[in-house]
Formats: sequence, C-alpha cells, structure tokens
Amino acid sequence: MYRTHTCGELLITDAGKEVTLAGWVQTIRKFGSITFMDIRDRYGITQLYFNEHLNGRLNETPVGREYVIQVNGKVIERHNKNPKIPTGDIEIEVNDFAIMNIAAVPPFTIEEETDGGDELRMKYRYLDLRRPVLKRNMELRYKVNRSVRNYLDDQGFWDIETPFLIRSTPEGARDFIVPSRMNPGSFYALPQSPQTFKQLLMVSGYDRYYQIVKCFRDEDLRADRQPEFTQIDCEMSFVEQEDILQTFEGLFKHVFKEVKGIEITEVFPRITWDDAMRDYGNDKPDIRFGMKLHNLKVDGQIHCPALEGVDFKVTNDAQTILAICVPAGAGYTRKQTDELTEWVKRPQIGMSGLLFIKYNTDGSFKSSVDKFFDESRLREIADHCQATPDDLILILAGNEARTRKAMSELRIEMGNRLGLRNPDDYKPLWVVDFPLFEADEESGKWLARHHPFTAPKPEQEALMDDPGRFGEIKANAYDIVLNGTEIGGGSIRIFRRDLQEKMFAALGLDKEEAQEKFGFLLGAFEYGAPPHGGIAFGFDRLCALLGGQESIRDFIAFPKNNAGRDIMLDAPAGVEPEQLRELHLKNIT
RNA sequence: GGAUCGGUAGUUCAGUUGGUUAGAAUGCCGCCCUGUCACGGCGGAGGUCGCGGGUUCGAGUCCCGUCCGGUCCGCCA
Repeated sequence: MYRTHTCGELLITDAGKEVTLAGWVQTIRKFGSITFMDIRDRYGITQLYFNEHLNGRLNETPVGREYVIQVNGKVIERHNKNPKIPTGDIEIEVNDFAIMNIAAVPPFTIEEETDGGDELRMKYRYLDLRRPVLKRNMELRYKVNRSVRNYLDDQGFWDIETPFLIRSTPEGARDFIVPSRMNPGSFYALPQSPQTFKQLLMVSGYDRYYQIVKCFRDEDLRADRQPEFTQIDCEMSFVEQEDILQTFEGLFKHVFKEVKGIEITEVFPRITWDDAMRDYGNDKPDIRFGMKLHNLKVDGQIHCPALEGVDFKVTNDAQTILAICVPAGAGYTRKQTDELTEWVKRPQIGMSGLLFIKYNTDGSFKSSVDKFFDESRLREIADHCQATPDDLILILAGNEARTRKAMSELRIEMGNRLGLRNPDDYKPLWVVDFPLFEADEESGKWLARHHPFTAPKPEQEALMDDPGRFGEIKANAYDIVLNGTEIGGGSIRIFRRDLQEKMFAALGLDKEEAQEKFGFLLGAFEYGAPPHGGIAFGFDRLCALLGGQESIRDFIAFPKNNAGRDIMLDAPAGVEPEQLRELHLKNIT
C-alpha cells in the first residue's frame, strides 16, 4: 500500500496514529541534527519531522524539491503550530522513508505565487498544475461541470454526443479543416458548435438535450478566447423564449448556490438590445455600477438644447455626442483629465479628444469648453445628464458607432479606476430582442447576427420579404451577461422549411447552395420539426468569472498561447511527407 | 492584417549620456545550526545580454531586419 492517508487530511484528532504518506517534496528546512520537510499532494501539505536518528540517513540519501517520497511514521502534535494550513497542528515523526522517484530542480517555484513567467509555466504546464492556484481552478471547473450536469439531469435533459468530424459551413467563424485520406481532395471540418445536430435531435423528438462539449474556431485569440473551447450546449422543444430564460436562469442560480454558496433570489433583470446599446453603448453591459450613457446628440439629432446655436466645430460637426457622469470626479486635476484624454486617443479607442465639465460642489462649473459654453448652457448639459455636484461629466463626440463604442470602453475604464468592478459581486442579466441581421460594412450584405437558424419575432416575419426593412427585424434571441462578459446566448429557432429557405436567401445563399450545404436540415424540417430553441454557454468563461479572473487560460488544464500554439507540445508542427502524400496534399515548403 | 510592450544568471528583474571585470533578489551547490514553516548565518558556482547585420575607437545600451512571448484592435455561432 502506497499510502494510508493523503497529505491534506491528518488533524490533531489523528494524533498517535501510525500512517504512511506519499507525495512530492515541497520544501526542506534543515537544522543540523533535525530536519523538517513539507510533503504535498492534491489534497494538501503535511509537515514531516526527521529526528536526530533519521537525519543521518537523510544525509546519505539526499532528497530534493519535487522528489516523490513515501514516509511512514507517527502523527504527533506540533510544538509550534502553523495556523496557516489545515494540517498545521500536527506533523509526522518519520520512522522510515523511501524515495520513489528523484526530480530535476524545477525551472520555477511551485508555490501560490510562482516566480515563473507565462511562457515557462505553459512549457512546464504539468508542474504549473501542481500549484495551489491552478489546482483550485481545476477543482472549480470540475464542480461547475458537476453542478450543471446535476441540474440539467434533474430537469430531464439527456447528454447526447455529436460528431467532431463534420462538414465546413460558410456562415460564421473560420473552420478548422481536416483532410480525408479515404476521400481524396475532401475535408472534414471541426464543429464551431453542435448547432445543427442539436436541432436535428429536436426533430428526433429528444426534446431536452445538453452537452458539455468542445468547439473549435480558427480565429485570432485573446485572453478569453481559445481555438478549442468548451460550451454548455442546450436545446429544448415545445418552448417559447420565456421557458428557456426561466430554465437557464434556474441553472445559474443552482450553480451559484452549489459552487459559490451565493443564493440569488431575485429574477435576473432583462434589458432589450436597443436599450443596452443606448444606455451602455454595448450589448454586454456591466451593471455592477451606473454611469449610464447620456445622449446629447444622436445621428445628427440634438437631444440637449444647450448644444444649439453654439459656434463650436467639435459639437456642431459630430454625428453623435455622448456623456457619462463620473461620481465624485469634479476633483480631477488637469493632469488626470489630460491623461484620460490621452487614453481615449489611443488607437484602440481612436477618438480625437475628450471634453469634460466639472460640476463643483459649490454649484459652479469648470469645463474644457468654457470658451463656447456659458454657465447656463453647462448647467443645462449637466441637468440633461442628471449630474449632481461633485460629478465630472466626460463627453465624447464623433461618428455614432465609434463614439458609442468608445464611450462604452471609457465607462468600463472609469468603473475600473473607481473600483466599482468588484469580482466578488455578481450581477447577471439577460439582453433580449437582438436584431436578426446586421449589415456587413465591407460587402454591404446582410449577415445573421446570431446564426442563420434564428427565428425572427413572429409578428415581424412578413418583413423577411422586404430587404429594405431587414434592419428593423428583431429576433427571439437572448444573451446572458455577467459582469460585462457575455457568457451565453441562444435563440428560438426557425423550424419551418419555407422560413429557413427565406433566411438563407436573405443571407445571399441561393437555393442550390442552401440545398447543398444545409439540405440535411431543410430535409429534416419536412418530417415534423417541432418548435424549438436553445442556448449555449461559454464554460471556460463562466469558470473564469466564478474564479474571479479575466483570463480563461488558467481554467483550462492545457491551453494554447495567443498564437494558437501549444508551447508544451510545440504544436502545431510539420508532418512527414509520407503523411501528406497519404492525405493527397502537396508538400508545403 | 494592424498597434503596442517585452526578451540580460535556472527564475523574476535592474542596468544612467554608448566607456574598465554586466548587477540584485530568489533558486542551486558546500559548510554551520534542535522547532522551522518566506527559517537563519557564512561561502561558492552560475551570462553567446533572443538571433543576424549595421553605425562607432568602443554596443546590453543607438539603427535596420528577424524570431519568440504578453496585451489590444480588426476578426470571432
């Protein structure tokens, strides 16, 4: 028997027991004739005590960090207790020990705060995963997974696997493609999501399906985007949007309670996409704090009369002018406002400047536009923005899309600076009524905002015949947003062949093409497809958020870097010419 | 496709205006230490300054190119 106990379970109540432990050596502290050693496994750390008799053997048989050792001895109460660890009241007085494997000196410290950089940690990921931080993240991920499964199982959902080798589709993200050896010149694609399969399962009558499943997208990465990632993918039949929102609001509440011990009793707020864009400039608003956007001018329409009749090029020429009120910001110095101005001028934000109005506590105003706006106009703007004394009003002007996005970014930035984005504060909400289409600026074509299987609002179905009004059509599509991050989204699907064909046509897919690419789905729709809808959640993102972190990488055991490389495997890599030949691919030089 | 920051000891970093033998901390090795838990003390080893080219009497430092890594924009059902 390798061990009788783990390194995390022995307590003062076990004192006197003879035990055998096995694990990795964390630290060694020598004191002449006695030695302390900490031994670690997945469960915790236990201190070993080598008395003067065994110390000699320790000198003959050197033990180093990360050696795998086995010890047996007696659990004793410590002279000096360590309140920082659960096993800190006891130690093992070692009778005998054996080295089960030696270890090279690790390239970075295996501790809570490592001295290793990201690249090194990725290269030696198996060592990084020994660190308590990563271990907690993996445990959290497992707990979320289990909690999701428990809830969905209780709700009657079946976990059904869908294939990974499928066919490439023109819509959406770039596919990863896989050459077929047995079908020369043909390729599989890896699924971006099991979307069409879960809809086919609805046609099959499996009216509650879920899967915690890998999805693949060959697009550029970010801290919160990996080329392969995990979704909680769900679909239900005979449901309306309301049924889905309630079912999955329940899922969230369940997970929060089981995993975080947080009981959310209130109904999640719902906001329409139009309102989200208006008030936050963004379809994934962080509602942990206010600072909503105020429209001074939108698409050339002046909303705040104080702007009228002022000879100021910036405000006169701008298509859109937006403002936010920063609470207690009136004390900002020139240096601070200059710094914010530089911030919005960075290429990522791309504004040409920032206007500000300080609403002083004595009721007076001081602004960067005093030359153009007298006190009464400044007051009118402040009133329009519902500012109160001691506020700093920040104003951006420019074209509609860019200004709204920039103001949204500035709002988040100010939220960060004011410490209003507490990671322990969870504020989920639903964003509903997304537009069905969005215009592609380059080609002028209409694209599906969500995906091409999303149904228009039933009362707007008739507009599908009028391309001129596509922009007005809203969908029964919804996102769940948590603290400024989109963690899930879905829709009620089209389930009639005629409407699906109309949709493909709207997206510029002619009949033959639609039949070729999606014939299986259109065919299925002829055999009694039920009304259905579903949702998918970004599992990695959800775990990161519950772990209070922005980056999903440390919630994935073996992630890829920002160029899509696995640094540990050094993948992707070249293959033998013979392999390419078998796949009917020309050698790539 | 673009922007930006970084690459110096095993590791994390400092390195002034271009100037003698490139430093610190930590880790590692050795010696000492009977109650540590960030143990402590003394000593030691450890460097192709990412790579290539250029400017210069002289380059870690300046210039050009390139590779690698981080972050962001575009992109992303």
